[in-house]
Amino acid sequence: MSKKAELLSLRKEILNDEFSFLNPPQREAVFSNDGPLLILAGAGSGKTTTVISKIGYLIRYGNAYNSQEIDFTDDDGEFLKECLANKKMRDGERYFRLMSPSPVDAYNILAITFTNKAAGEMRERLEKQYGIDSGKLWALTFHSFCVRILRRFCDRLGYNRNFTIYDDTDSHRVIESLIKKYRLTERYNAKTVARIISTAKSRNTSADEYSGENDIEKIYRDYQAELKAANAFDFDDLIFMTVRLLSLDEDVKSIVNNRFRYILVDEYQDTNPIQERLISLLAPSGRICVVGDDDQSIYRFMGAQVENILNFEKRFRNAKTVRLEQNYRSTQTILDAANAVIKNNEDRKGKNLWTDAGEGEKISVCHLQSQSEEGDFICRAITERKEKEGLRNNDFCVLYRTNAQSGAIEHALRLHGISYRVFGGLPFFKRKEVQDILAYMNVICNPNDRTRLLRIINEPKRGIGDTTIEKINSICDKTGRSFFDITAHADSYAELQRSAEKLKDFAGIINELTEKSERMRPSELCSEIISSIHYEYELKKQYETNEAISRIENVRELINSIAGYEEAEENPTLLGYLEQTALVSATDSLDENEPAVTLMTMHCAKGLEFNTVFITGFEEGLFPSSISLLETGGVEEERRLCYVAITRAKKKLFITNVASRMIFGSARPAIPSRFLKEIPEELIEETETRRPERPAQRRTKPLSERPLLTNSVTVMPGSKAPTKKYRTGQRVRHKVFGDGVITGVTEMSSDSMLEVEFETVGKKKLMANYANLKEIL
DNA sequence: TAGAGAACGATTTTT
DNA sequence: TCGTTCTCTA
Repeated sequence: MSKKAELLSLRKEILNDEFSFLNPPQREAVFSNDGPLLILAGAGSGKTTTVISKIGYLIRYGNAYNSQEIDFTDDDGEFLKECLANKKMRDGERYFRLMSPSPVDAYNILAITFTNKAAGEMRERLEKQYGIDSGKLWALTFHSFCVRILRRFCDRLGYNRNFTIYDDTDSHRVIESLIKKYRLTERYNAKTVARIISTAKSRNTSADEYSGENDIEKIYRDYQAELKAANAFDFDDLIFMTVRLLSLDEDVKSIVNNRFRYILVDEYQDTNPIQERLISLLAPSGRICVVGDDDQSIYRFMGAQVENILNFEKRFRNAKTVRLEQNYRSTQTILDAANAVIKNNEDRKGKNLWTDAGEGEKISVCHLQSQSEEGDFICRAITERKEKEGLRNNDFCVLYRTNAQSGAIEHALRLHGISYRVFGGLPFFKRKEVQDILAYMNVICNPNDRTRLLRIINEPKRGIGDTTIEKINSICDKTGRSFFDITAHADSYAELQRSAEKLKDFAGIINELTEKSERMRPSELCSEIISSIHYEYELKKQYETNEAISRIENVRELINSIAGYEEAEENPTLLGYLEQTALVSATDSLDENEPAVTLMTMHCAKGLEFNTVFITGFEEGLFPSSISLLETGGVEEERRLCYVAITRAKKKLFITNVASRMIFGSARPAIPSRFLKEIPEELIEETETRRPERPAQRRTKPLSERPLLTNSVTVMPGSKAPTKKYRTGQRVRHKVFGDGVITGVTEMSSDSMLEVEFETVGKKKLMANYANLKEIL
């Protein structure tokens, strides 16, 4: 063996040792960087660890494992041998000269995920384990990556860089008004049209290129024109426009390609065609690594194409595939069940999960009579396992197919006094009162944002109705002036005589706030908005006490949320905050340590794990859903969902179904899900059997048991569950308002309202649960 | 223009 | 059943 070959092989040995905490396929995935790489990562197979290690390897060692390049002198062999024997030697200039001929700069790596949570975790782990600066290495979601590109280059598409982002509620509003404008309400609803437009964009089809029904073509074009005029992008546009930019503007493309030399994409099975297109444009070099699991593709209804992962090797030439099949999460029993179920699908790459963790407990399947029994059973099982296994509430998760199922389970948990939190439902940032205030903030940033302007022009009620708005719209069309401009000068238009005063008042409020926004922190501006429109007073007027309290809490929580943003961000701006809120989701806020049982849909649970998992409503028509039975490939998609649900469990899985389920108010008989038969009998123990048939009872919940507001128990970002006891005279510290003394405590339904006299900002009212006050001396 | 009552329609939702 | 949107009337 030549000297060089010897050194290269020593180098490999050292690298294998450096990454010996990984299993062989994981290491192969880390070391393979010569061309496109597909990592097929089964549930719980250490996917994130592998990706993090890969990035760490690239930055520390470049592609050294497969590189022939080595700069050595005579006695380097001895040195490497010492390094192999002694970990402490692996540092310093000489070591890296031999071990890392061409390291990759963090600046040249781009890691893309779907959720903020995943991106955040990645940034955190890179920072912690490899000291990688998250300002240098972009680990972002598809959408936030595109926002960054667009903020820099969107002027080339004719947009202004302070654009706002429309969520689907905003899109709906625009589409709805267009449907009304063309008098098509009989034929279309906004939801369907929004879906069609979204699908078109996800297929890289612009409004001009789109061909379909005339009316839809018209609406799509107008919708796009409206967004452009409002200087806004919808979610699909963020990606669609970035793709346009990269494919049409060579200059931008080369800037972007020059920066990002290595691309990593997580959850590749969930990409849609336009995202795949984006990835191709980003990785012309072929230095791309995608990670995913075709068996966990559960977002087809959102446009995801499993084909992207199935055809990866065709799409990217010379691609290599590595399978991660060793599972570090679950027992063999749980994995056997998951494998057995997913085996019934045809369109898949094929994988078989295994573990050396041992067989574990059997899967408990329980047939129950009604939903209330189902809930009751879950509570008893939780209590029993808490006692026997020493588990805590946060070790448990209850999964269901539809959000509507949560009610009965919540009811049971309340009766048993088990604390819980529900994910999904209406997320915090989608709530009406929160959206209203955010709309004010959006308008202040971007007065062209007509959709938000329309939302707040009569919110709270100012006596500005549809007729007035119609009139302003037609003046817009005639004069070409902006909606806000006309509102502000309403008295110059004869047709607006009657409402001119009200319109000018409104414009005055906005102008004043806009002016203030220049010298106020976003959180201050937010409370300024709330007080200048007397919003809390309006809420009290509009809703009954409990609901008004809850909505006021939400509005105040919004201020807290902004304050939190200001604290976390080096350079907080209003626009930055709005961008963040536009791109957050419910599960982003999951705090694993909070002592509560988790309730969520199976979709929401992807990527999470719990000691004990309950899969409820295992019934035909519900799971698989009756609608899925009609769609081609629908059952396969549901089966993948089942696979995802089963593999969330680490130690113990419960599956429940009922004989009679309330659907839309009436009790309907249910039969066990077909997926149950796909789980081998020897993995199952049936712990409870159905009682003899008896007529379904009508239950009307007493008022006191009903939740005050739907989702009132949903844990919101930043909030902390346990209510601390506060008393007057106590000194406290608030992260924005500073130090103060409690001057009043008013107990409310589930929280208490505190009056605090702050040293610097004076008297404030805060909700105890959300204010996050620290006790001080 | 606002509010009350009728009619409708209803999986899943990373951003 | 329940929550949102539509339509009518004061």
